[in-house]
Parts: sequence; structure tokens; C-alpha cells
Amino acid sequence: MDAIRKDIHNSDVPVLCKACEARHRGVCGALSPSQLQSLSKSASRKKLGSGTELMGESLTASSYSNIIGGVVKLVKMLADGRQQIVGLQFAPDFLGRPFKNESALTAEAATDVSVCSFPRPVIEKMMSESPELEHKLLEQTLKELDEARDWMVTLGRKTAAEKVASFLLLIATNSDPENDGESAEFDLPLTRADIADFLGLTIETVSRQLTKLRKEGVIEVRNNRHVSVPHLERLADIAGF
Amino acid sequence: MDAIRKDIHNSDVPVLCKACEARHRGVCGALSPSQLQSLSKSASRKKLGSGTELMGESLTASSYSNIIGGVVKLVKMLADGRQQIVGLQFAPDFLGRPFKNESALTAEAATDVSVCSFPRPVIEKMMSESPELEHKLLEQTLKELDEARDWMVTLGRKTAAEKVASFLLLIATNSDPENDGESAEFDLPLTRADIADFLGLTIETVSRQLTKLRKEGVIEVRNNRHVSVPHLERLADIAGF
DNA sequence: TAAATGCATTGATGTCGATCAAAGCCCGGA
DNA sequence: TCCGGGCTTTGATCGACATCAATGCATTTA
Repeated sequence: MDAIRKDIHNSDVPVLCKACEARHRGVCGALSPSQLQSLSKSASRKKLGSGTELMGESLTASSYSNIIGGVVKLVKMLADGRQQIVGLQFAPDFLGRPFKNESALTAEAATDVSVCSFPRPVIEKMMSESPELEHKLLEQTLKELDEARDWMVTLGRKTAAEKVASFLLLIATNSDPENDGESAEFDLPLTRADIADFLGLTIETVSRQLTKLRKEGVIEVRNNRHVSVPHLERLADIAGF
Repeated sequence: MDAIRKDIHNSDVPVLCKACEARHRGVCGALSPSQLQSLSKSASRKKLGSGTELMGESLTASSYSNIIGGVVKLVKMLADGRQQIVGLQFAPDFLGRPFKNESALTAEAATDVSVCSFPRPVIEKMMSESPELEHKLLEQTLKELDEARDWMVTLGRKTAAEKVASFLLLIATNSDPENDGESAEFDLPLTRADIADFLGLTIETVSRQLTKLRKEGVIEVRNNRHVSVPHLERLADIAGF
């Protein structure tokens, strides 16, 4: 069992998932070659334009997906239309709520997204057979729980300025995970409206805080989307950790 | 394997955990008799007064616990002292963050609490041996994630009135899980200060909203702690789902 | 019983972010 | 190049909640 795992993870030859045509990342890393093969048969790779709904009412309520690229937003709505983004998922995150059908949650493509999807029953069968897979899933779920709780502090106790700084920092970290340097540069994956829904603010407040950061020289913005941060340290100070 | 599980769950004879001296609930339900026995040896049952710190810097950073009774609050602090309660745990919830030492989180007894604790290594060894246990843990983690995300909507998008109503509804549900009736009656497990930290409000606002609900006849309050709700429906309307 | 202590309530005032209202900018299509 | 629509910015005003400051009410201690 451990031999198989080592084989997948440490092989010098890149091991590709036939379904994804991608290097193993995310949940697939936990599967044995034979499981992978049977998974490949039922998997389908899709490209989804920004704004497409991935989960909720639509097609993928009954399937699981690996995110290959792009950013997915998890949205919750109140009856009167107010909405809150409760999480952002980046590659190679796993998408789908095991052991439950109604997810009380909508997943939408925030940017263009490509995913690799499997029918629910296939993954669930594999999960019951493979502790490896379930373990991987537990680790991701714990990670998401930590992130959700961190964000609760942001939502409940931070000022607008701190919220926007926290958001930029989050995107900087996820856009360029290996860069641990001084500075960062990235495209915002969300519109102002989405940022507002993620931070529990209005569009106008988000905009004002961004211009404030611009005027203070903490960030530079090009085309409303491209952001560069000369000193991440400064941003972190403002974010208030 | 399934036979063992059935034996534990469906036996007419009440099966007691020797450590907890309680019926199996929470995570123990996933263990085989032999595992339970070995767990019992290293387990210790404790009663903790309100305010005691259970996790974080203190003793139980390196242990896991089942909550037997009482309410535990999970607290996160910012550098300047602002704090946010990111979760409440009731019996028979499991307490502890697997696969990670620094939890970036403090667990405190909100009321008097009794727990049954085990050393970290013991549980982790069992987890690697028993998929049942890991499965149970995954399910609890998923439940906590759902709860955290629900609360994010409350924190980010609800008004003070809606927040307080949501909180009362949450406590009503957890204090008396079997009661699905029209009305409810319970003691608040949190002080006004804790409620404020849970809702991202100030003490004063919480107090004002409670008196507003009292004057509107939605709730009755005795001794600042005991609450009765004649019509849960009304509270749910105000909570804004 | 009185005093002290720790919560909770209530009131007066201030402020941060929401709301309402106009421009401005960017990009695609004719 | 001009027009149109969608996003974004900016400005003026408003209101919900925070802050500051007493006061009230239990429970504990002497």
C-alpha cells in the first residue's frame, strides 16, 4: 500500500491522470493505479466560462470535481438576495460535499475554470474502499475549516481597510504560492462585486479602500485588475494580524 | 468489520465507554471493543469550570477530547485584543485538530464542561489503523465546515437584529435537539460579552437587541440567562433565512 | 445587612460604512 | 471612430452600530 503511494508521489517520470491529462495533484494523488484507471473511464474534463454555475441546482450537484485551473467561488444566498462568498477554491482543490446531497451552497466559476469531474457514485465507492482517499479528503476539509475560521475573524472583527488588505494578501498568497518574497504581482480573480460579497462590504467601500491603498503607495493597479504589491509586509501590517 | 459496528451501535445493552462512563457517542462510536479497551487505559475524565482554557497554549494542546457535557467556545484573537468566537462545540462533539500542532485557536469552557481526554499519539495511532474512526472524524469536520460557512453569512451579511435572532435559534436547536416543536426554552450558555464576540457586535448592541425582542414579545428572559421562545417561527423570520 | 464585584441595561453622541446619485473608464461591435 | 453597456470610481448624505458614560441588578463576601 505504501509502496504504491510512493510510486505515485516520488516517481521521476511524471504520472498523468488520463482523465485530467494533468500531473497528479489534489485528490487523485491518493489513488492506486488501478483505481485511477477505472476513474479515468467515467471522468470528464470541462472548461467553464466565468460565471458558470458548477454546483447547486445545476449539473454537478451529483458529481465531484478536481479543479485543474482557475478560481471557483462558493456562494451562499439569503432569501432577499443578499449574498456572501464563503470560500474560494484554487487548483488543485477538490470540489463537492461528500455524504450529503443538498449542499445549501452554490459553486460558480469566478474566472474561466477547468475541472475534471466524476460521477458521485464512482468516487463514493472508491472512498469506501480506499482509506488513502478518505484521508486526503479529511486533510482538505480540515484545511478548508481552518480557512473558514480565519475568514470569520475577518468578517466579524476587521475594519473595511483591514478586510481589503486581508483579501489582497490572500490572493497574493494563492496566486503565487512559491513566492515567499518581499513583493507580489497578480491579477484579481474577482470583480469588485465579488470582492464585496466575500468581505461583507459594498462595492463602493471596496473601491474606496483600494484607491486609498493606491494613494498610500501600498499597491499599484493597472486596468482595474492587475495588482502589484511592492512590500507585502506593509499590506500584512494593514491587514491586522 | 461491519459486524463490529453494528454490535456497538445497535446493541440493546447500553455499551459504556469505560473512560467516560458514558454511553458511546461522538467519536468513540467508531471504535472496536478492543480499541476502546486500550483507549480507556490512557483516557482521563475531567470537569472544567467555566472559563478554563482547554486548548491552545495550555495542557490539552497535545491531546484530544470528547465533550461529555457543557459548551466549549473556539476563540481567535487579533494582536490588539479584538476577538471572534469561530465556533461552539456541544456534546458529543470531538475536540482537537488532527495532523497539526499549532491550532491558532483557543478552546475555552463557556459553561462548566466535562470532557474525556486522550493523549495525541494514542488517537493518532488508532486513526491510522481504523478507517472507521477517520470516517467519523471526516463527518464531524464536514459538519463543522458547514456550520462555519453558515455563520459566515451571519457575520458578513446580517443586521444586528438578525444576528441575535440567529444566535438564539442556534442555541435553541442545540439545547434541545429532539424538540422540533413550536416553542423552546433554554439557558444561554454564553455571557453578553461572549455573544457579542460570536456575532461580531458589541455587548451594548446585543443587549439592546435582546430587549427589543423582549418588548416585541418574541422572547421572555428570566435572570438574564433563561430564555423562552413561545414561537420559534417568529424568531426564524427575524433571523432572515 | 451592607459593601463589593461583575454583568447587564440604558442613554447620549460619534463614526464608519451603506445608500443614493453621477460621472468616468474600458472594451466590444457597428 | 463612435456608440453602448458593464464595471469602477467618486461625491454627498444617511443610518446602524460603536463608543463613552452612567445606572441598575444580581450574587458573593464580610
